[in-house]
Amino acid sequence: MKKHIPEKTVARLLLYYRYLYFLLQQGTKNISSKSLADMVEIKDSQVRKDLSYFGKLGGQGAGYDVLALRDMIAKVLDIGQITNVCIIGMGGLGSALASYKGFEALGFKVAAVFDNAANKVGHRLRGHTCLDSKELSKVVAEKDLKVAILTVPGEAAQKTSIALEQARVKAILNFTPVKLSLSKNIKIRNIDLAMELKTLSFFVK
Amino acid sequence: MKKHIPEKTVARLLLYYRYLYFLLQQGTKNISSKSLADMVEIKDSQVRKDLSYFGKLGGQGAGYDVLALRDMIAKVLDIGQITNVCIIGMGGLGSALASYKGFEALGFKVAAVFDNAANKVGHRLRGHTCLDSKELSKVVAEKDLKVAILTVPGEAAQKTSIALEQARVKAILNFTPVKLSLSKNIKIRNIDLAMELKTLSFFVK
DNA sequence: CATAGATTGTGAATTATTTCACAATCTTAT
DNA sequence: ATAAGATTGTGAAATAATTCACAATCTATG
Repeated sequence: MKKHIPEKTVARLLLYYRYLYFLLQQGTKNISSKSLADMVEIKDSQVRKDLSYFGKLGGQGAGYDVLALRDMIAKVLDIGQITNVCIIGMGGLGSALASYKGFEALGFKVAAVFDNAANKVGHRLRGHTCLDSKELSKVVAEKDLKVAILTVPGEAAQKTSIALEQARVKAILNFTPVKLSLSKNIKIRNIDLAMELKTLSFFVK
Repeated sequence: MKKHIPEKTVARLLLYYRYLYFLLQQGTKNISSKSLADMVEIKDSQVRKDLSYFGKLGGQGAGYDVLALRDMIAKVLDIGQITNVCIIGMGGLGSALASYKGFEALGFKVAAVFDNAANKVGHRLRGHTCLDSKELSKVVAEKDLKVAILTVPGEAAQKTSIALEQARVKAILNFTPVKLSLSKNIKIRNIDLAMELKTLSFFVK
């Protein structure tokens, strides 16, 4: 039952979670895989396959209990637990993410923000006091940070990522368009905004 | 030869492009699929398969001509052409994207930014004068905008996306965590930042 | 100009993901 | 209590994406 779970399944769990949350507020107690699938615009069998990774949850013939399902997903995804993250690079994007409400809603807390520019370090930015990147190791250890959001300029990306690895960060959400070369121990997820925009516009001709 | 091109291939083309650009600056004239693949950390066969969608480009036995390959990709992806886009929702994220350098580098130009808040409309934000969302249709027509970046709050997302469709926008890069329900004529690409962060941290335990 | 070594382009094989289809079993109605 | 209808969980089938493997053919060298 607990074999390898595809990333796509994890991503969809979160979509389900949001709809279940909404359904609960509406007072809906029960839902079928078909209804949930329709909301997300996927096939019902996909919903059932995704959920099947986590054991028997619905009754055959009956649907799923909305509350139980939401709680299961919350547990699997650690929603409700506060997860501290840090942001490195307080440019436009980093600053925006430092106060991004969508992170809070899922239990992420920006616990530290870093930059190396003299005009930023020590100053208040979006509710956070910007720390010097030199303090990375110290702060990561102190606050037991496992996940970092990398929003430095591309030129500084590889160098900064090495500092993050040395600071014992376990995962990096990389917003730079640079392929980071690090050991296998550190998990990287790339978000390349320009690439997304290009890929979108490619199919619009 | 010109059959359906997977989105993943398009995304990788851009990665290749960036490395080719770099190689050209270095003065490298020729490259093999293996070397290019190593830079991107994928298999060489993947590179060749991706490129094969666009005809014969390399010589068997020889590698690829860096300049020719870069130009081919630039042409396929319309890099060099200016593509005007607009941003709807001048919150933190929208403002950051309005001055995001990564877009410029690929020929995207933010030609208009919109919001509906009185304290923003008419004001200068990141080098753009914020327009009233009511003017969407007019401005989209005037500037022939085909692609919009949606960064409004989730609550306003569906409503705003309908306005975008009515304004005859062809594609939306959707940063809200809301599933937009529009006709098939409009292409949507979703970037769910919180989901990305959650998916990343799921695999870090 | 012939041979050795390198590297492409592409069908075939493999792997991953999605969808189908149906037995199992729950709910509801009579 | 039983039958009719709904809906799950899951192997099997289908589809999509990646990787293999090799004939074709280029370059370089003697």
